[in-house]
Amino acid sequence: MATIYDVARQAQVSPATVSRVLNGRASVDPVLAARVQQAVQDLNYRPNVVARNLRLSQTSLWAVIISDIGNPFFTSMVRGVEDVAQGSGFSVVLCNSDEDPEKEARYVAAALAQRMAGVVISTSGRPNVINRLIEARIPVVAIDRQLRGVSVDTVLVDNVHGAELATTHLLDQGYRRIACITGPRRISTAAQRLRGYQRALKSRGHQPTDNLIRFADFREEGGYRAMASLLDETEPPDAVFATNNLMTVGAVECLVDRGVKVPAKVGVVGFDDIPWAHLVRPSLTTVSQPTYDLGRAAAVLLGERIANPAKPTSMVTLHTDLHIRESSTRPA
Amino acid sequence: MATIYDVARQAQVSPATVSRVLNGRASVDPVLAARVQQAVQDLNYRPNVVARNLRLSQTSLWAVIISDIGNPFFTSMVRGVEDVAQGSGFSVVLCNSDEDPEKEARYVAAALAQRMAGVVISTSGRPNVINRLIEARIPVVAIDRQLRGVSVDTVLVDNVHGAELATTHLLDQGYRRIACITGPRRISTAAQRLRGYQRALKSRGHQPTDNLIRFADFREEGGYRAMASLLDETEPPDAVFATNNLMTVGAVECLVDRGVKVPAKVGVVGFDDIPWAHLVRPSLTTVSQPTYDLGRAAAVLLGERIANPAKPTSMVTLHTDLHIRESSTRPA
DNA sequence: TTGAAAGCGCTAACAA
DNA sequence: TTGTTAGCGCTTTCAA
Repeated sequence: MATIYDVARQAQVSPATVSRVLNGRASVDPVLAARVQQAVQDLNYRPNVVARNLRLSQTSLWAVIISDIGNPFFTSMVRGVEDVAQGSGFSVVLCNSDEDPEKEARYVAAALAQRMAGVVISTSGRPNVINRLIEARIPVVAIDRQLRGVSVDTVLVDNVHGAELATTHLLDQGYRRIACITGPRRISTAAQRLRGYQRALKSRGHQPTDNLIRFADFREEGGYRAMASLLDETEPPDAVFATNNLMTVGAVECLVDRGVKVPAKVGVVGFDDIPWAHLVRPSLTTVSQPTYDLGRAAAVLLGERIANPAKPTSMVTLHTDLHIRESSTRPA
Repeated sequence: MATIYDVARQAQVSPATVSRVLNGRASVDPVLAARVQQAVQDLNYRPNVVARNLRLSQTSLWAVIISDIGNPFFTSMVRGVEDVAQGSGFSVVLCNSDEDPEKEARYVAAALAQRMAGVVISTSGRPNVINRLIEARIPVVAIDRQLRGVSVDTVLVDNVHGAELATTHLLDQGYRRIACITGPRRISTAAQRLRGYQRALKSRGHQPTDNLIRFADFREEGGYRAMASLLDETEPPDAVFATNNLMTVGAVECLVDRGVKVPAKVGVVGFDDIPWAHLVRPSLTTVSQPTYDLGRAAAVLLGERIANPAKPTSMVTLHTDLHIRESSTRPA
């Protein structure tokens, strides 16, 4: 592949001049500039980004570290990040940690080694991993999940509020024994959505009880098992709020398998949509999040942080909406 | 951040020795090696991959260019690629072309500029874009969709056979006016699945007719519109075979909206699964593909190609299966 | 406005 | 076995 020296030779100018023409950094005699452009064409020259990056001690790569690439929530989010990144000349390396702190640590190490320009992370929960990025002064934006103990730019949704909406809606529909299937305690979204559920119950004079709460893993199977265990209680619930989309699907599968009628016998509300929710029977009531915009917002913050590392960190909170469908509307 | 010189100084050895210790390329006095390891620890040294790549004229990045990150088919495939890449020390840059040849061309240019170690591509159809990669001797593997006119490693499923299975099944169920909603002509999967459909009809003595065939865009809306236009025919179909998952969803939505009973009035079979197919009512009969394994196979081929650029190109074909569910089983 | 030359951090000849 | 040195391809002083 042609180098800048080949172009310089072909155009009969110095490499410095080629660089000036290519980067528009300084004024160049139009005649020389034209010769350079022609040589670039002739040789089909493409600047070597690796060399450029080394020289400038910077790169054009962002790492996006998410916990489950199979979850449409994250793919939509990544798309939001990517569209903004692309527009600012960055490429996105997608890293799937599978909720595994070990894998996450490996990706963080890779981001460090590659001297990535920035990292967007939805953490699997170990805070110390992120500190290495902070220490190395690599710009970081936390997305969807909060980072404990470090001050970084963060993009979240109003988890507590969304969970309150969901739980209050179930109460309004006349459900009384409302269960909650949430995620691992160490993950902020799991904790916040549980808090919203508890707060809604209390504000209506109900006392949340631990045996209607399950800590699962944000996956389909986990939702299924949690639902099964709830149904096996001596006093099983008459409704369930699941704090993410996949666990909602799992819970509904369990109810279908056991022949429990939804919503007549048990009402269901889930946090975050699933695609084709309208084709699923019964259609699912969900707290919907602006997933794509979450990604966009994070990408914008990251871009700003890279441009201005000294700027104070900010936290963006996006809104959630309750979409009422069949799974929670009790026949009168 | 610490450089190899800092480590060398700290360990009181030459940079070359540090490099030898770190890469295990040559034997080093254990005493010196220990000093180096200690210095690496003390300084929290991380090799600069950018510099290493420049020096070696190689990178550890693969680009995976797909046409729709919102399609679970591709996310599963990417996961397969990623798992293998990770195992061989490569990272994956995910590029989403949105079926747009322009965007695809931009990503190819980026892969070229970054001197990516390899590219896995599910092309949106313009062959000349890929030629730039070939000319630059960047290893390429075509996945899911064939590349016309160039000889590259390729991983496909048996599209013609799968389409035949689907169509024959609909005939067996007693459907007679079977329509086909396929993708853009320039995309090999669209053409091959259409061919399978036509072949199945012919082998049973039916003549495929053009007014039961629609060329859509592999998206949900396209499937919806194609189905609507089929229903508006003077002699509408009594069954439909859609050649990808999203168009199948769109077609079913259209049937639901128009109050057309599935499978009683119109039978439906789709190519490729959707997640939660079992929760959708009616559940969808599909030709299922080993999506994750497609990704794995492509990644393995890419790894081999990088290790041995001279090896002859190969084509891997994986099998498809018909999963019969409600949408195509006519009540007797 | 242009060219010469140094250097980003690393690895691999080559010499010792 | 170890150190010295050159150079990957680029950008940016500095001098002309």
